[in-house]
Amino acid sequence: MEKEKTDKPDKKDHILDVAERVFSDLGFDGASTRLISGEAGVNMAMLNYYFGSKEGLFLAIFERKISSFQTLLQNIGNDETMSSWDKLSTSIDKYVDRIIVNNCFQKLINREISMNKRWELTDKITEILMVNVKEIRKILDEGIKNGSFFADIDCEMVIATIFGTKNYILNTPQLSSLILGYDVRDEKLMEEKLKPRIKTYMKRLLKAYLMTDNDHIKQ
Amino acid sequence: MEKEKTDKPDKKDHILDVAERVFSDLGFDGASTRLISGEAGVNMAMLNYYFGSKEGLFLAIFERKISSFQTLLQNIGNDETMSSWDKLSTSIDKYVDRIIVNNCFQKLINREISMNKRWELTDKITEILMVNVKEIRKILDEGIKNGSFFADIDCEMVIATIFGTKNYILNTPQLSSLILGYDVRDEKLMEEKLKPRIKTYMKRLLKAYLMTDNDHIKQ
DNA sequence: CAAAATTAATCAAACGATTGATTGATAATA
DNA sequence: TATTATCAATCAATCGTTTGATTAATTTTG
Repeated sequence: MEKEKTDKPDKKDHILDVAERVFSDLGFDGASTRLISGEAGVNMAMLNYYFGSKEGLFLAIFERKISSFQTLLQNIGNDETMSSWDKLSTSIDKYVDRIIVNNCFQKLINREISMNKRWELTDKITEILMVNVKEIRKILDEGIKNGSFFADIDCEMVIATIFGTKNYILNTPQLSSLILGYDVRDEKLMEEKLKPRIKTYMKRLLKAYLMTDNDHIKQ
Repeated sequence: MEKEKTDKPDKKDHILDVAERVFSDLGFDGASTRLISGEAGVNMAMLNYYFGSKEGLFLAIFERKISSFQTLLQNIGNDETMSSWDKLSTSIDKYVDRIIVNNCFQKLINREISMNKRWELTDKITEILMVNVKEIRKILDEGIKNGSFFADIDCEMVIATIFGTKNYILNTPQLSSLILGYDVRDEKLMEEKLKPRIKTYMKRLLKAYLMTDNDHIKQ
């Protein structure tokens, strides 16, 4: 009634957009179907009509994102023209660009995977995230094999650092805003200051660990 | 009736122990007072009798932990006999030892601080966590000033890495168990394998970033 | 010290409110 | 007309909380 153009094809998408934000703000149990439908401007019964149940709506949010996640880092690892370091560097760039866009969905993922219930969903999330993990792992393993990276590095912990550092900043915005000195929730600041900062830092950090001879310690 | 010794003084503590675990497993909204009281083996009304409300119980869990957190890293930064690196290294050791013990409480903190509600509690959590953040920051700043660490390091991001890497492993046990190759929820494995591994890795990672001359890059 | 009075602790039962879900009627669309 | 979409109203279930009664523990009193 309010919209004048086609609002049919993206009505379900609109509900999913709203639900994604509300769920990420309040959690699955904290977000009521009444609130979601209210914020989305649709009748409450529409949620069950479209998605069957509250859990169905929740799952639909994840289903919608799966495909885009699976192709995030693809083909970088298979590029024969790039050095191992360039592959890792490019992966970090793409990853940082990506996850900041999907900010509230990432919060959703991390909160859900830390829960001891809804195991089915946890398994699915784990499966999705493992795709990117394996891609990074492949690059690190290759770098070790061809001598680009040290042989005695802790690959798995490096992965934890890459994903963990980013998650820490995005999942605790109130704390990290205090630490970093500016509001990491501000979209403009995030784009202009936070993203390049994370990229620069992560590359220097990893380069120092993976490629710098530790015999040359400063003091 | 069952216990033969004094079970009076730790009855509230017992409820807090159970509530801490249930909340960390199911979240604040997902954990019902009926379930908590049931698991604790007390009447439901006891929760309100002791803690006033469900939120009061929730807050009591945090209140109980505050003091132990505030003293975690104290006095390390003020030790004149230690080098900046030794201070940082010791802090990491103590921090890793600590947070793994308080595993499920950490999950509780990270889930709650990522929510966009219960601002009062979020503020309190932020305040608690900032104590440790500032302590680490002090060590890093001092290290820069006395030339132990490079002057152009990104202190705030280093903090995000220290806390983020650890949180990533502990908050996503299902995923990180898959990555690391063993069950990080297993107490014995955590003590014998995970803790020393995190310590060793974090120290080498940070040493490389903070203290290694980047002009000597391997290739 | 013992009886009485007072306070604290515990419980089953029920409260009103809210939850997710469903209904049957109505409107829109094809 | 047949199908789909939308709605207000309502469902049973569960939520956190409160109540009033009962027991246990403690304190006061004679």
